Amino acid sequence: MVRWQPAASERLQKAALELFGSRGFDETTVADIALAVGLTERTFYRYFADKREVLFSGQGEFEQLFLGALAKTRGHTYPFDTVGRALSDVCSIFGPFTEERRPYSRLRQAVILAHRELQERELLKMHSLSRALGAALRERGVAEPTASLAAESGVMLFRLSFEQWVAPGEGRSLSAIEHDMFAELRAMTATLQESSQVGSTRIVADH
Amino acid sequence: MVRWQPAASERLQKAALELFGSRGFDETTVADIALAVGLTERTFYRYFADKREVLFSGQGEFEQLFLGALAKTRGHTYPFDTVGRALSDVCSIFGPFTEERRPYSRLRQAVILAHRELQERELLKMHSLSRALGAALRERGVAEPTASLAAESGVMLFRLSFEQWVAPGEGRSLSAIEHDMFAELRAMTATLQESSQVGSTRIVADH
DNA sequence: GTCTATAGTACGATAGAC
DNA sequence: GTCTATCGTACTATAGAC
Repeated sequence: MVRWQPAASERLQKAALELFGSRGFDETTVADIALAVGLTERTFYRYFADKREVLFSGQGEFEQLFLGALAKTRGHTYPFDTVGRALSDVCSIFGPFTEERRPYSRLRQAVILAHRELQERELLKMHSLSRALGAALRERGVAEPTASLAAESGVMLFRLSFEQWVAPGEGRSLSAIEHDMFAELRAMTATLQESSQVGSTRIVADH
Repeated sequence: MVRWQPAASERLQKAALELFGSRGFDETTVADIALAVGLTERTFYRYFADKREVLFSGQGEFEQLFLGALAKTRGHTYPFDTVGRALSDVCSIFGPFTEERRPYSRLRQAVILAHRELQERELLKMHSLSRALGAALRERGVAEPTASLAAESGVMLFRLSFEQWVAPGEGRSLSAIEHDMFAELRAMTATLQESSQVGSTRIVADH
């Protein structure tokens, strides 16, 4: 008789998301999650440093997805364009952001938005991604503060695109949303240097 | 004989910063902070929702500083320029970012950077500032996603400027740093549309 | 002001996989 | 035998309830 089922980590993640979604984060104890998959509290902490981390353990692969996409852009000259290309790659249909995964992403996002502590952890993950991208750009010879600005801009674009992608009623692909968002940022920052082609960039008259 | 000293909240904040700085965040209990100023643990939680919050209670005024600066820009037409003006206002010498306060800001920043939980809280505060700025822009007629992009860009610029301001060896004013950072972001995003005047915007040749 | 649930840590014990 | 996953228990501190 087997003492333990395989993929304990994945089973814990799945159970945690379900329990957080149905019962709420504060109303779900670590023991609840562990017992739901036939393990104990003690074992939960073998896999996850704290209760929140159970929703963010894919972070390593996620960061690698970005860094890998950035590495493929060698040869491009301008940092903002470079980050844009990498971002476009990440959002393409070959990443974890396919149409089939949208319902899962929606549920996860809803759970995170419902709890301050989870939002904090999400923001920290995004921040560490920014730092990693900035470091990668500096290694390629981009000077500060440009490297940080490009990295932060890229992550900002991803974050806002992702939020829109999981918004109720949104049908466009993440790729399409990101493409528009990138163009809008470029148009917005170009104002006062030349007039913008994007209508929404201008503030309408005050009443 | 006085039963309680005035400004309990301020004394708790001061004691907390000192203890976190000398002993470390995890090694300082809420009871330590409270006892250091002659109060009890219970009283600490009357003033601050949780242990971290003691370093972030100025948030309300801080957010009002931004929103007030934004309100003063009525009449400006372009969102990015509007946010830039407000930001420049916030960073001016009349805000809480004067030269005298730089040592305090350095200490506070060092304490926050040393502890993950404090970083998370800091990022959440910045995020809620972004949301508030975005809402203010939308009320002025800026459409999405421009409003969010402008708000997030502004907060990103503030955050990076502030980090540089408290960096060791930095002598420039926050205002000057922010001004350069704003120009650099504009130059960076303008690449491929027109050639940039800012040298650091181009990636140097790969070796 | 007191009491309590839960998060999270420390150290240790047990037992299946190889 | 070793390695590694699991579980037991005791403990502190946060934070909320009464």
